[in-house]
Amino acid sequence: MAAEQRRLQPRKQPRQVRAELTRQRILTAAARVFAEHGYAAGTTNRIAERAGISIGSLYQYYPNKDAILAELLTRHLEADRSAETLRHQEEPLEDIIRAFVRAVIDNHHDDPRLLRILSDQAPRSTELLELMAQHQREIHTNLHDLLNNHPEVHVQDKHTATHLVASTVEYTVHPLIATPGEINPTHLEEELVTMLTTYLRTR
Amino acid sequence: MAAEQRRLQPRKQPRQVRAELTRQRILTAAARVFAEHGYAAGTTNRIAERAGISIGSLYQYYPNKDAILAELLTRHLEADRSAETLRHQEEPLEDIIRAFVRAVIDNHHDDPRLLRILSDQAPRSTELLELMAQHQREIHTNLHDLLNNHPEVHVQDKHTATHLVASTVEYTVHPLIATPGEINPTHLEEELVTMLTTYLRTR
DNA sequence: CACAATCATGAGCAATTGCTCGGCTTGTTC
DNA sequence: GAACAAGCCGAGCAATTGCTCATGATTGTG
Repeated sequence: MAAEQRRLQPRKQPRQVRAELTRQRILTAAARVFAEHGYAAGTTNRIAERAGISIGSLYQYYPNKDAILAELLTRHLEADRSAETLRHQEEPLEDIIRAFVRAVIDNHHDDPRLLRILSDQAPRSTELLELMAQHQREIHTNLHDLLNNHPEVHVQDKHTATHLVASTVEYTVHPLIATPGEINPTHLEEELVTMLTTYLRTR
Repeated sequence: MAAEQRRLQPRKQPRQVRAELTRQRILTAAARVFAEHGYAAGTTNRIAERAGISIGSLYQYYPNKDAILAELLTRHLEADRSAETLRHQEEPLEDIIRAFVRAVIDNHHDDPRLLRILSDQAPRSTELLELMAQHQREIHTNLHDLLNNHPEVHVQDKHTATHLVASTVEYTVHPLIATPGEINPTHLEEELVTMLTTYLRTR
């Protein structure tokens, strides 16, 4: 149904510069508010207030609260180039892993709190789940291919290894970057690369 | 202040068997409801309904919603004995790591969804944060001691390694167990132990 | 069996939330 | 500069939520 498909889509296309600017202000305000208060406590009124616009204007561009989160998530997933880094199977294993780790770190560096909210507190709508599942599937597929084809890789259980490597990078980067000052991102990258590369080489 | 200290504590001590039973029903119902709907959407009325009691009865035992979550978290942390396993520094490294990994897996096996809610969506109250911080500090201290003293350990950056190992176990176990059927817990344990042990031995 | 302590009930209050709608302001077009 | 469109406003509605409190039912005790 058309109504169903448009549940998360923008209400109207901006035609003036002013409007595009307002859209952007809503998005950045939402990102901050969600990061600070979480999804449930990040009220639409607060987002509007933070964006310096009225609540009415907000609903001119987003049909509901979920739609704002959906656009935030979409943009984030689109900006993530980590899956591509896994395709260069002719390079040394360490370089590939490093590129992968670095891509994930970079991608989460803007606002790790927001990212955790996106993945943990996002409403369980079919659309959002499918979007995230597809993204994860791409990473898993590429990683699995890499493990199967790269000459340096010798782990036995490729299936478990794929899951382990993927979630190790994904889930250790979040909390470690989230605690500021505690952990140096460069050190983290170094140790992660060492750990994963060594692991994948073991017979 | 007494009022402040009692914010999360049970409203009254049960004196009859019936009451203790009601308390238990509330807790298990809350665990399920929170796991299903998340913290914010896990309403107290829903919890009461699921427990098969009235909303009034619920508030006889818990002064507010946070208190229920607090007790759930406390029980979970108290059941977690993973920190102790890190103390046996005279045993082979692999055995120690395996015991640690297994303890975490066991502890999260009941309901991994709930655990993520506890750690991610818990209200940012000072009490709860302090409780979790203390638990994490204990693990980090023990792990750091192990890395410093165990003869098999040769990683350079002990600080980063401590954080990396701790959060690798903590955060990869959650999502991997949460996807039922996808990953075999025994395989996960095997690969995790291999990866971490090999990593810690590298010069 | 009386009578008090304990336990259970659930209608409904106060506060909060997502969101609408009618009217206003700013920009565009001819 | 008139007439229309695009964008903006914010009071307030409907729904939901955490939680209270006056009342009634159960249980233990002498």
